[in-house]
Amino acid sequence: MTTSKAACVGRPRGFDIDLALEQALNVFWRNGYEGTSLNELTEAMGIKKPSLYAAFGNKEQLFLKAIELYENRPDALFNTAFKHAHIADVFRGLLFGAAAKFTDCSHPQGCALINSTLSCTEASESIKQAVLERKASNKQKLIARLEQAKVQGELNANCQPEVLARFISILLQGMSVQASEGASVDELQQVAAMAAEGILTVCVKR
Amino acid sequence: MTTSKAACVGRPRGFDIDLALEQALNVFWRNGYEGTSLNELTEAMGIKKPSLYAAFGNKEQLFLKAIELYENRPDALFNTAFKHAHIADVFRGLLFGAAAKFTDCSHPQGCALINSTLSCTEASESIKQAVLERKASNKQKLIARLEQAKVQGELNANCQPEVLARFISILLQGMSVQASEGASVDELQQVAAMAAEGILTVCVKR
DNA sequence: TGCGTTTTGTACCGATGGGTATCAAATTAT
DNA sequence: ATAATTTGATACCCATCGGTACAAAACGCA
Repeated sequence: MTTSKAACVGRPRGFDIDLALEQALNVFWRNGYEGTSLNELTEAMGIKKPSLYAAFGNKEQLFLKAIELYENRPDALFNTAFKHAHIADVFRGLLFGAAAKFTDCSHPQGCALINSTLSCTEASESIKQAVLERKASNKQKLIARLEQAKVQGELNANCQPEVLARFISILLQGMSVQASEGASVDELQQVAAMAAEGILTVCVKR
Repeated sequence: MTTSKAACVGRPRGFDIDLALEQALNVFWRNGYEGTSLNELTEAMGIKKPSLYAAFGNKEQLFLKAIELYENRPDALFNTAFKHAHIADVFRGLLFGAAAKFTDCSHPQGCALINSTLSCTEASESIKQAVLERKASNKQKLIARLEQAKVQGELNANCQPEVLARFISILLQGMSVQASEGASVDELQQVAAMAAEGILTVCVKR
């Protein structure tokens, strides 16, 4: 009912629903939630409005499903960076991974999650809240990873995981904005290197 | 003709044009350029649409004038931070100044310049470019100040002013986004302190 | 008192926004 | 073959968008 269950009776759907969702993600990624119109969506997805509404509900639900698709990708930044054993590699994975992914020209620039919230006015408050919750969840995972590293003695005693996680979140947000404004890989890599050096110098035992 | 020259003949204007511009700035600051409608503007400014168009031209020119007002304020972040003699104080002025100003509850949260670009789609490309030019100009000033500090021997020899300026710009952008999403002064101050410590440790001779 | 000039309020314009009613086309089940 | 069911395309709904035409109102000047 709510998901993309196949219906075995009646006229078969004339388009690939997963592919259409991916196209929708790309448009939202590029223009944000409010900056994307239904006409842009239907054109990119190759379907007409009634088909979109029948398959995804409405613009809001379509966006939430697109974000879910984005976040559950196996190569998502947080999914890959957390696999490293040493916290230093987690830092580098996040910062250099962001520099690389945010400027990957095979899809829109920057982070879809970060960019889409920025163009939300009061009119789409529920969308903003939903995305903020996802971002908060990601930050919580980062805090947990940092606390684990502290218990294992990889971080200095005076290092506060919450503050460090906030610092990194701010860096990633800034990098995402820069990328969507046209920054190059090299430019972001240089910043990532400087940030990594600073973090490792100040927070990590050696 | 183009500016707010007083006309001595005819019906006098029934509102304060500078005050109205300031109200417009506040609305753009809170909602971004595209997120702000003419109805919101006229309501906040206390005037009707024809008065707005007669006094400011159109929405685009009104926005540009509001941004100009914002940037020329004597207490603007870059204007105040650059007055310090030592580069370490410039860093602290920028970072802690951002933490304070971006969360000052006497006006909308975050940086008006940064926030307003984020909600620009292709429809308002000219606005986006105009704001990006201003941001680039600010970054250039920062680079110049860093190069001066390097000449004066305040910065390490291996420190690249361009990269450092980009790093700081990214931090400020991230802090602005966080502030407009509800971060507190304390949270931003903690991040500012950590960033300042990192920068001073890595880049500044002592 | 008129006259030219400028501002103001009302009421409107075409374009676009998200969303839907309707019915024909396409498929499975009986 | 035909009924049931689902998708598809066209054409439309109302609200809002940025922007404006028009005439009444308010002033300086004569």
